[in-house]
Order: sequence, then structure tokens, then C-alpha cells
Amino acid sequence: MYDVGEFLKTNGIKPSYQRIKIYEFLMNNKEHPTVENIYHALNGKIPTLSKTTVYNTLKIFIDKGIAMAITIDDNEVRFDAHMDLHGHFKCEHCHQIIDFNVNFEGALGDALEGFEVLEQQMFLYGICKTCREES
Amino acid sequence: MYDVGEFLKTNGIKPSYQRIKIYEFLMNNKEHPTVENIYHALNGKIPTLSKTTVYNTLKIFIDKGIAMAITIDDNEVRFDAHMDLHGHFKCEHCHQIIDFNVNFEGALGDALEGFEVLEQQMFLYGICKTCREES
DNA sequence: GTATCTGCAAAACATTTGCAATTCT
DNA sequence: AGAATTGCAAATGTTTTGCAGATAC
Repeated sequence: MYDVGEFLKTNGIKPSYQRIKIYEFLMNNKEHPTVENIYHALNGKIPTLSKTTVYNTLKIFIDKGIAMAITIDDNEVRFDAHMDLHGHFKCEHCHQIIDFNVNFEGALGDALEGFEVLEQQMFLYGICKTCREES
Repeated sequence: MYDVGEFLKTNGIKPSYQRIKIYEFLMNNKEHPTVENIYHALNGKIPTLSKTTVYNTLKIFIDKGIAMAITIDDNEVRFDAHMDLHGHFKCEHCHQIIDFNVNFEGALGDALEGFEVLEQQMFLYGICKTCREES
């Protein structure tokens, strides 16, 4: 695996131990973890870790463009270091969040002519294939 | 204007004074108000109104399918009684939320084959036409 | 040695819950 | 009267802030 510390430096982020571990966690856990998820997962390895640091670090990652916030739930924010343009599907049955490909140009036509679009999110909700086949 | 009380009844909602006023407010203010917005706007006419009632009422509207929650901001939920399928653009400069037409089929192709899609949201962020022309 | 980063504790918000008072039929 | 609705006050849960101690260059 490549050097996360170097990657953070390249993006203008000082690579502290906590920041490296949090970024590695996001890389290895693409299930769109919450702050709570990240905190609990790393608290074993870094007993002194605080949620404040997790919040601070995620804010830095987002500001520097190496992670994004996913507000597909209305009560907690999830995070994703997978920066390719893609949509998120939330299964109301198994509560998983599944990535899918989106053609944003095909969706828009000439709506938003003259607008400058900086970020694009598509959230779908329903029942995923696996849950449908089980029932 | 048509009879809001009748409309609520048709959708299985008992038309109390508060519910009628809240629904009328959503109809007349399509700028995707927050609970705070609704509460403050109506508190003048209904001095005894509580935020609890606003929350309860909006939950009923959503359950009955006559309004939807818009989680385009990650710190507060907005509400929309405009139930046609459409996307939301948030201008980072003037902070307005603007509706636009979306072709969801065109965006998906054969991604999500076998999934049951019950709700669709598209959120774009950037600078709106008006703000761009001003600068 | 000076900047930055971390993390505790407290504060700030949005939202939910319990329950008693009110309203409606 | 009886059932539903309202609204206050308290609780909950997430995120932010202030600040003192630790760490890094």
C-alpha cells in the first residue's frame, strides 16, 4: 500500500499519527462510517483518541478535498474518502449504503445553464437487490 | 385558493388549525424552510404555537406523503411541499436553494438493476447564475 | 522555542420524549 | 365523556468551542 503520510502532505495536511490512522480507516472501510464508527474503531489502537480530533480531522480532509460528507441520513453525517463521482443508495431494510454510478450530465440536460456546479450528490432510498431476493 | 382543510382530510390528516397554517405556509413559501423558519413565521399569528407541534406536524405530512424532508444542509433539515420529482441546488454564496428538473432515469442507466427505488434526491452545490453574473 | 495539534470538559443546537392541559366531536 | 391534539419542560444525541497540556519541527 502507498504512503498515507506522503499523500496527506501532498494535499497540504500535516501527517500526524491520528490523521494517518483516520485516513487509513476511511480507505479500508468504504461503508461510509459515521464519526461514532471511526472513533470506536480506532479507540482500541489509540486509547487517548478523542471525538474532537475525529471531527477536526474530518473537517480538514473535507476542506482539502480528500474526503466528503454524506448526509443521506438526517440524524448523522457519514464520510467517504472515495472521491470519484458516484451516487449513494440507502437500503431501508438492511440499512446499508451502496455506491452506484451516476451520469450527472444525462440527468441535467440544460437545467442549471449558467450555474457553476462544484459538488454533486445523489441519494436514493429503497430496498436493495439482496434484501428483495431474500423476501 | 383551494381548501387546505379538505386537502388534508383527503390525505388522512385531521385538519387542525395548526396543521392548516403550517401546510399553507409550506405552500406559500417554497424556499424550503427549516423548522425554525416555520415556527418563527407562524408564531406571530399563533402565539401559543410550539416547535413540538411543528415537528409533529411535519412528521405527519411526510408519513402521509404530502411533504418531504430535504437534507441538503448537514446541520438542519428543510421541508418542501412541492412533491414533483426535482433536484435541489444550494448556492454557497447567497445560500438560496433552487429547484431544477432532473431526469433520474437518464442518470442511472442500468445501475441499480434489481433494486427497488422508493425515494430519489439530487443535491448540487455551487454558485447560482445570479451570483455569478454579479461578480 | 514557537507553532500546531490533541483531547477533555462544557456549551450549543436540533430533535425527541413524557406528560398534563386543552380542544374537538 | 372520550379520543386526539397541543405544548411545556426535560432528556437525548450530535457537533462545536474554549482552553490547557502535549507534540512536533
